Amino acid sequence: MRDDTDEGRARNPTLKDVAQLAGVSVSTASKALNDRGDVHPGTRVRVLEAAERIRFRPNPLAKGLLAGRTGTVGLLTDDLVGRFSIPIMTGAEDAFGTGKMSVFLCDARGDAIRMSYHLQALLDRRVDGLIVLGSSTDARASLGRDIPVPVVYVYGPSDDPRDISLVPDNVGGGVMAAEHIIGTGRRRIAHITGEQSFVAARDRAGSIEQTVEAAGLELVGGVHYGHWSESWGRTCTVALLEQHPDIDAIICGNDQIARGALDVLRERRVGVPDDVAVMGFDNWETLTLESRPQLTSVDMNLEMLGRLAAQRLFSAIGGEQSSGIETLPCRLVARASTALG
Amino acid sequence: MRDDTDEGRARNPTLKDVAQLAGVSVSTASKALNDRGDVHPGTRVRVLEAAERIRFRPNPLAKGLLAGRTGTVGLLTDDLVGRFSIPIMTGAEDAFGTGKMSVFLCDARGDAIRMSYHLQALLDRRVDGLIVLGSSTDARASLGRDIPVPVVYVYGPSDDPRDISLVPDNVGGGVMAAEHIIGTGRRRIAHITGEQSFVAARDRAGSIEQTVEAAGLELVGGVHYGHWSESWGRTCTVALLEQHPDIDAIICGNDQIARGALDVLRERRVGVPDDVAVMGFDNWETLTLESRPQLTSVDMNLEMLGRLAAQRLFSAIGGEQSSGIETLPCRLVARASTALG
DNA sequence: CTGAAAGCGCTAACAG
DNA sequence: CTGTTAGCGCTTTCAG
Repeated sequence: MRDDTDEGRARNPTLKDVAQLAGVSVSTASKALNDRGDVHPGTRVRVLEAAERIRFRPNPLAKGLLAGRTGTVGLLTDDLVGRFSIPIMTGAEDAFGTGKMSVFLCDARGDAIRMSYHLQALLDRRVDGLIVLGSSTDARASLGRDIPVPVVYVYGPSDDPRDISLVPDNVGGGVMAAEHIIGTGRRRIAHITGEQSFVAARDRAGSIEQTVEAAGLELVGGVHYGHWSESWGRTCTVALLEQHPDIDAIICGNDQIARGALDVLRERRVGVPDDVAVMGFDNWETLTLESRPQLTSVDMNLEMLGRLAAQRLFSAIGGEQSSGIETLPCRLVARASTALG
Repeated sequence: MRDDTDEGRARNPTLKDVAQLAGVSVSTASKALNDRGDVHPGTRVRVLEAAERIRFRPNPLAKGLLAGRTGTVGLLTDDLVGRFSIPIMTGAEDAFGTGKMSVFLCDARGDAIRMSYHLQALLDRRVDGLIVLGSSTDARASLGRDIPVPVVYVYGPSDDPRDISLVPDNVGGGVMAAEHIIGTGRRRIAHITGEQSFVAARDRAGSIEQTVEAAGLELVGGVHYGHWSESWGRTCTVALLEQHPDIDAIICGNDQIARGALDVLRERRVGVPDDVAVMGFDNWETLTLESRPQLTSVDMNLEMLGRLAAQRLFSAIGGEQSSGIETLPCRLVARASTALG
């Protein structure tokens, strides 16, 4: 019933088939298809045509077996559900070029056992390299020195400085945020953020505080650590309004907190941005674009981080040596919530 | 500098190495490691120990080359960023069992060209099967009949009934939602939902309307199609309150819309759930758990959908025949927003 | 310029 | 019970 000559199950065409059809040997066919060795132009065309005709596609397994390279990389994430892994993955896939390099996805969900299981499976499969995605910017345990392939750590850096790590510049992001707010003429600035145990929270808070002080101001009530949630944003804003009714800006550690702040302000009939400017962090558009008013936020450029990670990995696979933590700049996205009066 | 005998680069140990160390032939070693053929118990132990000692791990590429099975599957998604792909992926990964089957992840981003590119790359890599994730429950074009491996379509079904598709039961979900609301004694029920062009919107709306009518009631103002956004939820709720101040329940087509509705109700000092009950759809916990009050919602059990997809694919790879669209029940998660007075 | 032969790491007959 | 042989699909010497 098929167009095939024989059995019925459509076997994948092999190089042998191409060679036969072109009337040459397998090795010549191979050379022709790979532009290697000297092959008579006429022969080459015949081979190419034959390959085309039977839709020959080289078997990467055979190739990999021989070359030791598989054209695959492993992507180990600890938290697929979190909003940070996805854009990074997208960026990485992008940089590898559609279909050029295939990506094995593994989610360890914060479980060390599962992680090592996946790691083993990936190494078994002879991936050419690994990208490890952290779920927070806290440093994580290095996979160690005896992984036989290059590893690039993204978002959450490795605790071993000999590894290659790529992280967003939360410190710089904090500076941006503070400068932006100060630039709009605000003087009574508060900062509400998430758990103090997070490096990201401390990085942002620290640089915000410094920048504010450098401008001769002071963070109202110091840094308000708490949780990365809307409800903390609400609770803290309520308290803030009570104790410091004169605040004119709230910089939030993430967009959820900012959303909570906005809600409370609107309910209290405090004008945003006229009375109080509000900004978030992460630029999670589901939140920033749908809030009233739209929310100014700091974007960590995660896609670019992913792209860069892929590039670094690529170079490393190619033999280039490098190490250390590389930091990528954030980008401020200004919206109505911090507009000038 | 290494523990190795020779070169320096740690070559992956091969079966040959194991055989040598154990003082047997490669084939005997193979048999011993795979429990195949009769091998002298003593020999087997020697081989196993040797393998252990040099940390031998069979090369799946070689195995795959021989067996035609690679132990890999491809996951083709059209929208990684959307909230639906992730839980399904997680579920699928789960079902395959950590590390047993490896998953190639490809995001086509709704681009047909990119999709076929990825598809080709996956087939080249000789994946044993494919899972195709839709970004909406709208039917999508089948990949066709001449894909050489089994394909399972998830969330968005294939338009070819001969394919295997798995979708959430949005119709049933609508019934659940309506019955739940009616069960709390509500009589003036409205329904706000997303774009009418979405099958999901029509499925849910249709069954909600039917269920309401079966109870001798009527949807207030018919079905309010619009957008899947908070702002539409707000706009529509404002209008609804104006035209039908006597409504006592709003069933929303997704959680964002519901969130918008809640916000407007709170601002107007309309009590939820006392005056008006509100519920959402999707059970996106970032929204449902952080809203005031917490939001009742219909959960599509996406993780289970993913798990099931993996199982179906597994069976299909194993040779089991099946086809058609299989529908998975939703689950209602009741929270404060629809609690009884 | 072309092809025969060897081999990547592994499994599967088939003799011993 | 064990080893020899062949071969999966491909690349790569190395003679012709």
